Amino acid sequence: MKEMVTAKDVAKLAGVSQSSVSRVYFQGATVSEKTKKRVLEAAAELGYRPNVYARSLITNQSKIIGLVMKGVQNPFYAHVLKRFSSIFKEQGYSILFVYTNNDEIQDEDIETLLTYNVAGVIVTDATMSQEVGEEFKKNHIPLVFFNRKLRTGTFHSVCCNNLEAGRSIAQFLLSKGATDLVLVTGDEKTSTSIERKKGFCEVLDQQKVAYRTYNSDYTYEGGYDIAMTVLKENQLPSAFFVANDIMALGLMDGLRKYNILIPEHTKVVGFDNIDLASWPAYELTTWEQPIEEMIEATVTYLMEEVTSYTGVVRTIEVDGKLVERKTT
Amino acid sequence: MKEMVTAKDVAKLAGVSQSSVSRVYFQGATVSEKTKKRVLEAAAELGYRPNVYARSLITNQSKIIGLVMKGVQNPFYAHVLKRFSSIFKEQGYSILFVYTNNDEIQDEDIETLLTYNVAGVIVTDATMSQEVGEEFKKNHIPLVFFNRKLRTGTFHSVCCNNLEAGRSIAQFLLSKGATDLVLVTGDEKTSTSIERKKGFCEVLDQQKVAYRTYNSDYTYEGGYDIAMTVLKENQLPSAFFVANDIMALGLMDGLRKYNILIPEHTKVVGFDNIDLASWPAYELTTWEQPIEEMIEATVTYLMEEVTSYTGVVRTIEVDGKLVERKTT
DNA sequence: GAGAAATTTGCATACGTATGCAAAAGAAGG
DNA sequence: CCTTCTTTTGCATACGTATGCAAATTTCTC
Repeated sequence: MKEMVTAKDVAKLAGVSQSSVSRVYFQGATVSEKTKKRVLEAAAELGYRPNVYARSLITNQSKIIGLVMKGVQNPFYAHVLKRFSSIFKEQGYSILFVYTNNDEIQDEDIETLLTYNVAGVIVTDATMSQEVGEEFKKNHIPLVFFNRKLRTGTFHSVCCNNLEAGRSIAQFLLSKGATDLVLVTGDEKTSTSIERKKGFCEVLDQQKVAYRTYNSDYTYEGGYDIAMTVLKENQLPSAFFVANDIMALGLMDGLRKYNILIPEHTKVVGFDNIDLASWPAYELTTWEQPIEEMIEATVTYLMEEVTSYTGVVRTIEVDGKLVERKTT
Repeated sequence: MKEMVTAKDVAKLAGVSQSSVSRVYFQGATVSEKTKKRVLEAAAELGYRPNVYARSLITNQSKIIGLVMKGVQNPFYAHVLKRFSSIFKEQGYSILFVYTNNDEIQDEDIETLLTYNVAGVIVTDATMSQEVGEEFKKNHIPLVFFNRKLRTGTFHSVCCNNLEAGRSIAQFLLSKGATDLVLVTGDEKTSTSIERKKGFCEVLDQQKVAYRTYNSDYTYEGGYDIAMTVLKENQLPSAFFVANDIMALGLMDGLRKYNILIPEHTKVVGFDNIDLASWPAYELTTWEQPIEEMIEATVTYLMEEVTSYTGVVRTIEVDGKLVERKTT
């Protein structure tokens, strides 16, 4: 069947010991130039490739980063996936992609990650029970929540300053003369929605401006449905703040179906600044998450912890900015 | 550091041999109910998890499927990724996600796949040199091209009947009265674009209808640019056939910028039927790829070959259908 | 060129699991 | 209860690599 070329075979051909072959391929080991050359030649001739499984068995380490993601269909996360894949590839790591369709990561998925003894884990749009998270700590596997924060603050997290963003957006809409607002959250349980809401409501409460809240699911259809609900209640607000762009687009399309003009009749602000938001059909005013910065911060932290684990945890919040287009 | 619980530990606690523990976790092995129960209890108590690396080292197999993808940002592929992830998870396989930004898979990526000794590989929107492909054959690793076909036909491939689709679309546009057409291909080198073009042109040539061809890159921006190019040439055709939806949307937005009405002034047909195509802002007439069928065919073949490798290769083409909306 | 120091190498073993084989235990039959 | 057949178990070994240690080789110093 599969003829496996081992280090021993290479050693024989090169006239050295198996250890020497191993040392050629093991970063940090010491070999003379001469044997290195001989080994590489022999390896090339035989088509040798070190066996990661044997290696991992010994070192108890892997060159795999686990990436847990739910909303792959959201362009925001698709972009994130692409970037992480590129960057980790450069660093010599592969991506174990774990799709989860629940908000909370399933035990099954955790099992997978632990089984493969991943070097590190990035969780994007999902959460995790404290208990399960401990499993990673116990195994010294660094974990980053990207664009999510756990209430407990016991895990590293990189996101944009959602609280401040919520405030800014509220202030912005008020400055545009909004007097009656609607907030559409993505999933009331996610930290991002909670904080955006908190900042947003804080300002409105302070200014004694009326607002209503609707909860949805971060999808286009969800946004569309909210539009229907709001219209049914016959109370078009002067502005909407929608917790992500995809929902905002759905909402806009829902409103437009009933010939509501944006921004004339009501205004809409989204969140993420996905490519779609800038398309002429929408020209959505939205909050731009400093995505590259967030990615960089994530990679930096993860690589540091992979190299030498400390378990020290921080919450990194980077500032975003409002991108004003034609829906406000 | 990491306290690793091994089968030996479990064996000791359960009062059996390590072999018995192994047999409990190895599918197909034979153990009595009594010892199985004892082992599982002991394992639960210690938090035992079989070591995949040791296992793979022995069996020379892995439970990993390599998924090579380029256009993650295209909703079509994002959906494909999601589906494959779900399905393979059910089957007990994990996904090694390999992002490639070149049309042809890089050696580096192949190395990764071979290194992890993946059970199977799915390549979506990329191609591969014959030579590199041989590497997989040599190692008995089944490989499927999803939505792509290699010229040589030496690999398994699942795609929709692009030739027939091209013909149908041409006929459809002619039936709508088109007399001067523009075809926008995605990447002239990809099999999908080639076949769609072939079918399309075949019909037009036969009917002696004029058409022009432009080549782009399967992106929104690419489609937009083509619109600009066409407009600059001052020859608006009576209809466009664009090789995928994302480009079609870009093209539409480009045309609309110059106040061209669709379908009044010109018509547009896309390809893929991504969710976006049905949004009110576009209502794009497009060709629906039978994506679920394609996915199922891919999984079925791959699993069969994973179970018992034959190396037999086929090209599976499933029929799609035109979804008529408001751009024609 | 001899001796010391530094570098490189090979040997032997360990990592945690799967599996062929033989021994042990259990089941069946009289 | 004994014999025969079947099932289950344990023993021992192999998978391919990394690594501590000692031996071998090279480099350096005077």
